[in-house]
Amino acid sequence: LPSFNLFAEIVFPVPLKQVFTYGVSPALEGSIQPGMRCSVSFGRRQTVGLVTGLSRVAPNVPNLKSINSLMDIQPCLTPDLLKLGQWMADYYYCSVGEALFAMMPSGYRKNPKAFLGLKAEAQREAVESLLAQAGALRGVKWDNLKAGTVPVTARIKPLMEALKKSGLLELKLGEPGEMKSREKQTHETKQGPALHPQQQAALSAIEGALKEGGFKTFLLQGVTGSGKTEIYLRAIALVLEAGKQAIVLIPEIALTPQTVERFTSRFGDRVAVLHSRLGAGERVRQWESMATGDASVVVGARSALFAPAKNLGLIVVDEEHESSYKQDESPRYNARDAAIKRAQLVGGIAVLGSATPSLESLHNAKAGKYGLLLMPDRVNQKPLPKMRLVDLKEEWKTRGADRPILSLPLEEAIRETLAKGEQTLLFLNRRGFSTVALCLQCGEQLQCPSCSVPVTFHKSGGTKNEQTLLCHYCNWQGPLPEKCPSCKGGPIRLVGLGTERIEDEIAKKFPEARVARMDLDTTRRMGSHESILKKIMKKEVDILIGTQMVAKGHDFPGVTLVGVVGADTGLALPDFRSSERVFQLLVQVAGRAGRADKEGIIYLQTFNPEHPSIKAASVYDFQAFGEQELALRKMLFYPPFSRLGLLVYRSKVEKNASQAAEQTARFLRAQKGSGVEIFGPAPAAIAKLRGQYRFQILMKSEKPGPIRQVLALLDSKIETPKGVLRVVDLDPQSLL
DNA sequence: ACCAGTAATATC
DNA sequence: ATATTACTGGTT
Repeated sequence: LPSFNLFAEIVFPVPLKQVFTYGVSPALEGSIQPGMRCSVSFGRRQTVGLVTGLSRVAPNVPNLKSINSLMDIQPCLTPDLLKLGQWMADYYYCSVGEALFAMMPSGYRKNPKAFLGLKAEAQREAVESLLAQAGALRGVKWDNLKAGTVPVTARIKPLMEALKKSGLLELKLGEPGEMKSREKQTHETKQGPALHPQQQAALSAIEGALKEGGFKTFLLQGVTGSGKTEIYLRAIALVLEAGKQAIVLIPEIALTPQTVERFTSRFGDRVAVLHSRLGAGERVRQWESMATGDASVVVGARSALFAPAKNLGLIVVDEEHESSYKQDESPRYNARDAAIKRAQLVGGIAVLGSATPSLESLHNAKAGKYGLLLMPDRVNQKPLPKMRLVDLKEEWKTRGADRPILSLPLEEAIRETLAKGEQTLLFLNRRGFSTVALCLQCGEQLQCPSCSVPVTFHKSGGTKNEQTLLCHYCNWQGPLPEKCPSCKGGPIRLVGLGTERIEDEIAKKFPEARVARMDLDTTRRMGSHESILKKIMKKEVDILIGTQMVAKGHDFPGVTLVGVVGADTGLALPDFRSSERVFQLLVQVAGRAGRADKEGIIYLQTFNPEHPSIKAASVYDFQAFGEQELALRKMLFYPPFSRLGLLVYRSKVEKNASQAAEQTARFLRAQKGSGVEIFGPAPAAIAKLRGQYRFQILMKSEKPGPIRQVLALLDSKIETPKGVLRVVDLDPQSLL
């Protein structure tokens, strides 16, 4: 029986809240460090674990295993990331392993990191001794190796290249493309434009905090066109001058070449870029470039927050209100909030930017937790484009049975815009042709067979790009029946608008116009996104119809008219954030009009012209919206005045899910004095999803701590029944 | 007797 | 989460 004098605490990407202890063989004692990956046998599998700690004290476990090999020469996660992982596990109620592995590029989970293929077994000894000298084989066990391969545990690119050239071996597999060096862009670092006074003031505040040193968060609230990005660029420049690194987070949807170009043109090849369309190898390369110092700035979506910057000074979170910063699978972290935590851990600056900040951030700024930087004016000194409300109730009244999709004022505006040779953007946040298929005889709505949602009719789209019924939640597809399947006779009527329907309407009304549609269905194919954008830029499109994805992050210089076909869309959702979302989206989409020198105008078609959120949005009155919404949230004890935790119980058997939720709610309610209010259980807004029934419990508390405590108590007393899956979501982004 | 499909079980 | 084993229930 082997005995060890050093033991490693190791975590895995599994939802188990235990830390596992392995023996460290004498050969590894000198090199092992927290933050290194290792290859170990775990349960019945051989897998990758992460060392989180070391101890001289022998654990009291019956059959201790030992580490097979180390996969890193240097820790792949920095000390602050290790701490951030602990915080995430604690805060979001997940395992440390889930949190830490979520930080790494997916290629890092695979075991082993790379193989070198020997050309001849006889050369093994020579190659091994070379690699051993380089420290690349430290602690590698040879038992379960395929003949002719050598597992390489570390980043030793130059050596591997040299070996390959020598003809001794060839690179066989591992992380694809890793051997390519990071592409170097040629660049001229451009000087930024001169700052106007509001920008100057904002930058000075950030500069002051940088000089002072230490942790600080700013909320940069600036209207569309106020030059927020220039502030980011200047702040980054200051950080780089100080020899530090910066992280810039952008919502995935805005991570277009246009946006990235602003950073690369200023900082050239010091910029690493991380986005969802990168391959595994390229992602690893970009990620590692922050660790080696090849890059000093990383621009990316949510997970770019975890770039292994060794000398981090600044984190920018652009469009901080965006819900896409919240990960919708475990670990369910919000990258904006985790960014603030990371800035705190490294004693750096966090800058949250938005034209329409979240109420959480607004509240924190008002409370003095964040420095508030306001930029209410546009750089070009022009007023924001006017928004005009069109009351669809009136429109429908006067035009009778017509029930027009486009109101007369909007139609007229489109005609004028076409005549002037300018571009129109029509926005509706629903894809497909119709939103509901209804039986005219029995009134039945056609539903998805495995979800409790109506199916959308698509004229094109689907897998074969043919007409189909589609479930937007599980992607189920089926034919449109001639007769109602429920009453076996009634004719089916397609009700409700989607972007395809608008496309039809425009073709009828403006047959001469060149039309493009941009939504999930037209951009699914690689590169089609870019090709549509290019057409718009080249003025080969007169009218662009789109969903959310046209509302965010794009700069369409030729667009002077924006028509919001249904400004109320989303307002009726049973979610406490629905009016916040609508407000933000309307202001956002309005920002697409008249960005260049020509003036723009926005038409908002609505059935609720008196709705406070729509009214406030129509005059860009964030102040009014914020105050009215904060008052409401305070009254209802919703965030930012409370913290929420959502428990979802899912099961294929409805009773199992509902009973598990009932039992939990009973237990939670019985914990008097816990400081947590319990609501529910209730069926989720989408009661059945992908064949699973869902029941929810909502927890409210003044501070986040009590929710975690009561959950821990729950877990120590009650086990989730078999066949039921429980999801815990802290600071949920949506209660649906 | 046998196989696929599903539930149960443990993970240093 | 995941790999493996145990257990169904229905067929050859």
